[in-house]
Amino acid sequence: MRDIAAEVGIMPASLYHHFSSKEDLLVSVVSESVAKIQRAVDAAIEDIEEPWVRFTAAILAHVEALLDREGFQVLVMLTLPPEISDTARASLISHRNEYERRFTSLLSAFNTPDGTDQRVLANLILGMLNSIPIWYKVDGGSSPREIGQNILSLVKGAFAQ
Amino acid sequence: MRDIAAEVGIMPASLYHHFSSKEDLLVSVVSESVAKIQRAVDAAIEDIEEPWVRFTAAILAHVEALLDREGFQVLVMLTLPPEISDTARASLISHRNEYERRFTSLLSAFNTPDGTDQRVLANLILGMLNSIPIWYKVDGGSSPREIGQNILSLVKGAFAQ
DNA sequence: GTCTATACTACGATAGAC
DNA sequence: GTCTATCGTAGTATAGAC
Repeated sequence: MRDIAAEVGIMPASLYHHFSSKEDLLVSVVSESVAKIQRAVDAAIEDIEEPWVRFTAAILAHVEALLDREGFQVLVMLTLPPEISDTARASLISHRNEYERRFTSLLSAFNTPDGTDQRVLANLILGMLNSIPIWYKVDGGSSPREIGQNILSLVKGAFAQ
Repeated sequence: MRDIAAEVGIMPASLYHHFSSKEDLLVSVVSESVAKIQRAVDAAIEDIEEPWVRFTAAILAHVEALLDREGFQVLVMLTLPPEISDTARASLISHRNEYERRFTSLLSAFNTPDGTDQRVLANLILGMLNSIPIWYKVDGGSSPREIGQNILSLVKGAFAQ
């Protein structure tokens, strides 16, 4: 809380005018992050009918929103602090599940190979996407668009039409 | 430290007979976790020559070691605590990089599609693998072997021979 | 190798003035 | 909406007996 206050430029106590507790702030951050990505994906796919084009547009929008500066905070989508309360944990997991559900629905238009499970595939792909900030280099590495191309070349095999 | 001591069944102070600090303990946990996966992968591929078979064996061994009970600690491979010291951070990152380097070398036998980068592909695949514990359900969900099948069906597209 | 006891610090949160 | 001041607690770590 002290670090966040310093970043914002106010005293730690002033944070409690905006958030009732540390956990409340965390839940807000995650909610905002997920909502930001969700909005970007929705905007990217709204006019697209063809399933594969729609799916690839969603992936690219997700990656770009994730890496679009100040978007790195979505890393908290990945791991939940173990000491968190049950109510906060339930709230955070529900946000993750809601996004996962929508993402999975993008896959339902495809015939996936025998032995595959669309929910497992969706979780695998989302895990891959959301891990990018861990190794992404802002300067000198691959651009979000180049990373997106690598992702699509990986993913296309499971959804050959 | 109190939680860990309670889990082990000793007093918090007794931990300092085995580790010089909290960070020292963290570095040990990560080192052990990475080494455990590395050993499992090495054992799985040592007698295999054919690149694709070798690569798939490495992926399956990685997933099984990751999910093999008490292996969940490797989750710390993913995100580093922001408050960690520079020396501890450097140590943890070097373990991650060493494993990434070896994993990337398994890809060097393949012709990857135009526009792809083998290091990016390796990072994407590792991010996907190491995210599995986040959504993996011990009871009722897919087994490690089933998850492995889904992974291979995703990955095979980028390395068609 | 584990214990008791404790020092010291960092943290989350509150009260009340402005 | 932000401040100053501070409370209470939990955290990491140390000292020294057994």
